[in-house]
Amino acid sequence: MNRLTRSFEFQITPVPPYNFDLTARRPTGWSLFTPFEIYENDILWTATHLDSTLAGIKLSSNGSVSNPKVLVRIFSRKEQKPDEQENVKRLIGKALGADQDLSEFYGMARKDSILKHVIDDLYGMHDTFSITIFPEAVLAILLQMAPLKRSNEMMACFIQKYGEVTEFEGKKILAWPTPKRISKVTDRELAENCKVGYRAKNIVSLARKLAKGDFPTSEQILEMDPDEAKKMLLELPGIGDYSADIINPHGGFPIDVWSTEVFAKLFFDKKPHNNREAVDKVKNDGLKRWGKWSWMAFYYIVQDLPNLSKKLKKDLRLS
DNA sequence: GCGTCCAGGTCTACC
DNA sequence: GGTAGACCTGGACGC
Repeated sequence: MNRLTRSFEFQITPVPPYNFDLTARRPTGWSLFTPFEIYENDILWTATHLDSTLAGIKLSSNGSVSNPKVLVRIFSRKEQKPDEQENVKRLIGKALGADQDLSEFYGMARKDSILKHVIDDLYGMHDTFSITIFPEAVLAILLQMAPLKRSNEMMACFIQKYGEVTEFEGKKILAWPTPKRISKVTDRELAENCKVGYRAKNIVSLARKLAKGDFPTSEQILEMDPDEAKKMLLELPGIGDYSADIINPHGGFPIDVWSTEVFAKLFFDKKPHNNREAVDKVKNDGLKRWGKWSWMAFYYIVQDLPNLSKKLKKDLRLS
């Protein structure tokens, strides 16, 4: 148990429009930092590692979509020095997509027959940024060759067995384990404990590679040329084209057999004969249609599927 | 109750 | 360079 008794507070002023609820919580329920975070009374309590510090985070909106302000309180074991506090402020702002300007994306989306619907529903939803690669990469590996329910069970077990419990303001939040922690686990132990099967080998290899500390951080990957960044991510164990597109801070178009069916219905108005065989075609058509905005298009559509189904009178659920 | 199939991919041996 | 087949596990399905 990590009791986080020290804290400091600051405010972030995101680029409007900015909808805090849609950005931090997402309609699909994708978590911001950990699936064990708590949302009560318009406040999000969560936890993550910020550089080497395990932090509890309390977030709430202190403004509106057109005049956004986000109130942030950071909890830690030790008092944070001024330079450390500045770094934390920068990282939280980045994680919340505070500096992202949606105007160019919205300009393109308004002329697109599919996106014009979703930007109204999700007006002000910014894309979030993963400060650390490890959780996203493990999630991508756990999504491979498994129904979503089983992926979620494997992920929950992984965090419960190996993650860190934080306690602050009476809340107990489980944070993802670090690569260093998992680098000391054996393939067999992980496979047996969390029933992750063959994925255990890739997860432990990934942790050992990241624990060395010489792999670029998310921020450094973002500074790279997008093609170079993807090439770098493909060097990680168990990370192929689909998984790299999930992790890539430049944003990819992570089409799998599930999303292939959804996007085929949107593009061609029909379900593919074989989802797996249609992946490449659907992916290429999406990239051609949306170019550098492919990830944002994917993100907005996936977050708005129930509304989009009604508006376009198409069943976009997987059958 | 039991056997078979396959799921929100990736890797590798083989041609 | 392209591709078939293996890979953990557990739920769905047919018998």
